[in-house]
Amino acid sequence: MSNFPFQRLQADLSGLIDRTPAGQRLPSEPELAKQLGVSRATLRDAMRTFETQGLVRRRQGSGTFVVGKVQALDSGLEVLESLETMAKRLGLVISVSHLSVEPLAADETLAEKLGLEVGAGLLCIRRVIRADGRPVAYLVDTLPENVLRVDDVATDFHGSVLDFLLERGDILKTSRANVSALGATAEVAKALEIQRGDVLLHFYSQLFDENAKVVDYSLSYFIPGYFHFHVVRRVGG
Amino acid sequence: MSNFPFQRLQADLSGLIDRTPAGQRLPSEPELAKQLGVSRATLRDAMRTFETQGLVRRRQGSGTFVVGKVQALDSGLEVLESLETMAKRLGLVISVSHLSVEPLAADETLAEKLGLEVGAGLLCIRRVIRADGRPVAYLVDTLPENVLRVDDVATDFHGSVLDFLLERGDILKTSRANVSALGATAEVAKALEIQRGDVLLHFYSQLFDENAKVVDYSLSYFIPGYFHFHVVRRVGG
DNA sequence: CAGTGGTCTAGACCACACG
DNA sequence: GTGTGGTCTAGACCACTGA
Repeated sequence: MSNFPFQRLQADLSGLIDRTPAGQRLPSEPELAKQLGVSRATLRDAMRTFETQGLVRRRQGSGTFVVGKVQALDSGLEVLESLETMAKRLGLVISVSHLSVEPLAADETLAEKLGLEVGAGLLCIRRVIRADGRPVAYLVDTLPENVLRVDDVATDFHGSVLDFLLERGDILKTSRANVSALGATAEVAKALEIQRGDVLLHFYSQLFDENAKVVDYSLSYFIPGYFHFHVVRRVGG
Repeated sequence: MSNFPFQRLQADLSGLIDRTPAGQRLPSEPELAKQLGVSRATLRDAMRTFETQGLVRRRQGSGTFVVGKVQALDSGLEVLESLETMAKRLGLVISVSHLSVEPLAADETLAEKLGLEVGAGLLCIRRVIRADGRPVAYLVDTLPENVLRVDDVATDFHGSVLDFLLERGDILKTSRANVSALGATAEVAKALEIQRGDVLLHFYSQLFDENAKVVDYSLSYFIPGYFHFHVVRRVGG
């Protein structure tokens, strides 16, 4: 038994994952913990790091599986494009699940972000984006009801609010995005089929139309290992 | 005892933190766990979320303290500026600690990132950036030795590689930054005085000179609650 | 139904800060 | 030394999957 179980464990697990063919199941947690001489809690702690890298996938009731090398979704931040567009550009196939469309009234936060009054009618669209069947992103868009109605979404909506608005002919100018990181809440963890507290990359952004009105307030949660976001920065002076 | 200890606990802790004056110590972990009717493990799990938001600070051997509302360091990603410049612009005072300057030879990864051959001489600069005495970022810059030497750093180095190069008169063009999120490794956790596995925002970037040569490969780790990074995105087509 | 991962508990031992 | 947070263990119970 080492003095630094966690670091040894990460190395051991890394080796095990490398040696295991893609798609195959790893031994169960109690079994692995026993084999590697650590407690299940420590094992799970280490396993989380591999899940956020997209190397394994854990499914309650069925097991932990090694994930084959998947191509990450790669995009520059200067240009706003939907995940669908991004995937198409890279020749990948993604799908949408858990689509939920729900009218609601603006609370204080949403009212401020959207430039409306508290109580204004809104439409909230949530969905999970999957690549290779694996959930990789959870998206929540909230729009004023005069921009998007429930009926609109019933037809011609394929998962991207941005693409829907553009195809409809809306004139959109820019998006102001904020970049952060957080641990998954219970809600997001469930949607992405990960553990509560797992590391996520988080964007929250406002989409502006030609009149500088906010037409969409958007929250995005990404499993880090499946995305490469980059930006070219000018040296300032 | 609720069926969802964690969610109750977060709410309870949030209330406790709000009611506690800034700078004051919270009850010890065993004490709090007992008061709130949860195990210490669960309590610590919840407390992590408040630490990454910059609401509390935990110090081994001394306790958990409520942090007064600190102004986040706010910056646009379009322009590359040092944290020092950023802080000055916002009227904040930051400091540098744990400065380490170490020559090393390029391994495969560094050689590729810097456009050099394996074994090339490099200089690696690590340091912790603090705001209000609190570690908020951990920065690792690696440069070719023909760009920066140990002697150079001995004088006139105040914590920012970018500022140092600019003041020296180097012509720098752009930086290509990648944005991600990860859990703190043991090394980074120690430097930032947080727990291993705590959520961090992570940039890794290459800085280019006028000849498109890479002069600096940089890794940055940010405690999310202390930073607001944003970017204006053009709607693509 | 048996077996899996998800959550939580109780308690141990350690490293560190401070008097 | 005493008390703090940092780490790890062993085991319980739950929710879910799939035969």
